[in-house]
Amino acid sequence: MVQGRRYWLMKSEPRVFSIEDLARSSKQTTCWDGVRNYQARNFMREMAVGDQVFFYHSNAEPPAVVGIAEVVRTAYPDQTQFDKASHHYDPACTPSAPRWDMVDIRYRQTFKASLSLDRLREEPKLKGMVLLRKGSRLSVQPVTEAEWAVVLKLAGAK
DNA sequence: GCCAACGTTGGC
DNA sequence: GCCAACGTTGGC
Repeated sequence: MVQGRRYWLMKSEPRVFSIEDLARSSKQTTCWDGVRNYQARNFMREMAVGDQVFFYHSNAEPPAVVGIAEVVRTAYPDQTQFDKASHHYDPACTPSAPRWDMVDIRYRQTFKASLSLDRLREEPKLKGMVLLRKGSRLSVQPVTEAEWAVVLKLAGAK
């Protein structure tokens, strides 16, 4: 593990944007727009280039961690907050007073076998994961280094 | 499609 | 500053 690097998990509905979509994106990179939760936004503001991200498919069958991405650009204003045509438009925001940020992430790998939520729950070492906490809905969340290592091992990935 | 859990809004 | 009403998330 690289010193100082941090670990995260980001949720996406695969019918909206899947890890396959990320892998097919230009430069295999996307901006993570649409986050409208302060806690999730604040976590994105803590992200540094090189931080590693578990890509999670929510509202999926089954919901699962499906691969890894990497932060390639730190937080900057999410343009969709100013866009009246956008589903994520926020009338309280102006370019001089933005409220919502996004980061850019780049595709790294898709696990050969994705790790379902059920499978993760079976692992005692992952008991404390934010993802597994009752009622947890955070779409951007921290992962500890220990949790990262356990999940990687379960996925048979590096 | 249901609904529990959670966050936000706005009246008071 | 409380809290009811409402909206959203996301597993099931």
